[in-house]
Amino acid sequence: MASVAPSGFAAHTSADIQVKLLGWYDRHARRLPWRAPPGAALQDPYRVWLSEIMLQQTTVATVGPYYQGFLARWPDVDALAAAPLDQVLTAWAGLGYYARARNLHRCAQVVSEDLQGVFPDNEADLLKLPGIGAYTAAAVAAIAFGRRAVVVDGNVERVVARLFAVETPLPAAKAELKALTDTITPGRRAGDFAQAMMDLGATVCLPRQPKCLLCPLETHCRGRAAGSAADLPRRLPKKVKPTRHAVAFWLAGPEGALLLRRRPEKGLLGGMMEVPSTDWRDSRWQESEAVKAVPLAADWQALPGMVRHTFTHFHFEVTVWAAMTTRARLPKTAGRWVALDGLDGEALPTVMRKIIDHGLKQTADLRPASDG
DNA sequence: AAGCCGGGGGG
DNA sequence: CCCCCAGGCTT
Repeated sequence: MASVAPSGFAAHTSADIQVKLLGWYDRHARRLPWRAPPGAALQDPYRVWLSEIMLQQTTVATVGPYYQGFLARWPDVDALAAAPLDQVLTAWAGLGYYARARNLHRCAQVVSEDLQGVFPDNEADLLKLPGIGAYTAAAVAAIAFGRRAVVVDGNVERVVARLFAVETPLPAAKAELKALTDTITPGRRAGDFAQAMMDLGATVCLPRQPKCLLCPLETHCRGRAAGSAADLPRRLPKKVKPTRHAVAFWLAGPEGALLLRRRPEKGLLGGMMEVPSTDWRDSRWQESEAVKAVPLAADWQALPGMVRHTFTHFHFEVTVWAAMTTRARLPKTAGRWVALDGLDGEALPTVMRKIIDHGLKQTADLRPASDG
């Protein structure tokens, strides 16, 4: 007698899920820049790895231009390993989670220098590399090397939580969801299966309004049967984000150049460039306090308005002060001058671009039709 | 196990 | 506007 596994599906049901999902993938797979055409040979591991690092916590639409830019500039792992870190950070600017870019560069150097430019072809060895965790190791092993690996990202967690009607809230449910994904992962075409699950999550099994009528797995979905699909996966209540405050100093120097400085290597926006500012703290800054933090004595003016930006775990409110100076010489620690038309060549995260844009707009308003 | 890390898109 | 999404590293 065949017995049904205590959790998961009977073997014949898993086989049917694989057939239906892979059939759906053959018809509906998204054509993405880093993806080999259906039926083609396996994709270049460098391209799979690069795309998977970029896709961590980041949508396909956002990644697209960054991936194309990296690939054009650094076509293989040796080229990327040879690049200066600052150029990698500059190319990464705007994509967020900047530790990914530092780990990407370190990983390229390990592969290029210690592994003769050849990526490990198995999950366990991939897992040892910087920036490669459980998800990415499994994804690269399956997609680039055709290995059977259990690939679980946020999309897969959602699909599986619904398919099996898992009521355990995330993140506690992670181990259970991975074990359930294992029960439906095929021995062959594991890479296609993983990409099919992620495509399904991105285009059909949507977070808020799943398109169950278009889903190839609808007849197998316990969440659909129970009417709870749209409410899964359950999550623990989110924490409230505090607000931090700072005053940023927008200093125009000789020939209109802007004063920028580099942030410390570790921590928030590590290694990226910034507009000099006070500390970022929980309470607002009084003028009398902020003035002690200016990078240079000058006629500082508080600009109208404010820049708001939200990070992963806090809101950020920045008041911008502007001044001009004719002194080109700066204290060593103050930073360096950057021409306005050279800003694209700097490793500037989005919040700093917002601050610079605010300064440009408000100072132009203060001095209309004049060179100041 | 929990906290630290950006940014974009949709309702 | 607020709400939601989503891996790896560190402690």
